[in-house]
Amino acid sequence: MDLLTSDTLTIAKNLLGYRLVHESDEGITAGIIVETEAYLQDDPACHAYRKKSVRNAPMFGVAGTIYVYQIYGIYYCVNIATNQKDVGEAVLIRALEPIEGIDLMERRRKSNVLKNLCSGPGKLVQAMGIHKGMNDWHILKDDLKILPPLSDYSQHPIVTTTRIGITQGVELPYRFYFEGNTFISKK
DNA sequence: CGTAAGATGAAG
DNA sequence: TTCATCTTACGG
Repeated sequence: MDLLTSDTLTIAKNLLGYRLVHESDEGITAGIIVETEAYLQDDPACHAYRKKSVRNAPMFGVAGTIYVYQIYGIYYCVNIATNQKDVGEAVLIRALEPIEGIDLMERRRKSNVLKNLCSGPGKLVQAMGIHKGMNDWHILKDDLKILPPLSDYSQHPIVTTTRIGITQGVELPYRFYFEGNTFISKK
């Protein structure tokens, strides 16, 4: 997969259309990535902006390393580390369009509203059964995988905007999503 | 409809 | 004290 060999912003855009698949004991869940955000080394909103720490260490791993962190004490978010080893950059997965294991997602989320299952970083983590034990896994080697698109999205228009839920680096246009998609995290 | 606030833990 | 969120409660 040459997805991971480009720069972080390009990867964030290219990830749209790829599938996120989790093969768990409860069953398989999968969704199409429809919304991402990029976090760069020289970006004040990036967890790795200042220095490497125990928490953000996976961001400094080889491209494809999974970084799971807890936010607001309750929720978790998933990132894919990008760039070379020792460069702290990553792409946050913000929304999925569910395609497989929807009944399992509904049980995990305690909701049967399709558009409410994966329309946000904390929601998709719940629906997919992602947990902090996956921290430092790799999307090519472990049970949480990124697989190539099932169809050609290369002509699909992508909207670029500023990121959500941050207080620093607010003006940076590092959020990407498929134009017109109804599964993204904001209406 | 809309907006506002509370939950809750780890890092700095 | 801040924080890359989500849900519920409440007013119109």
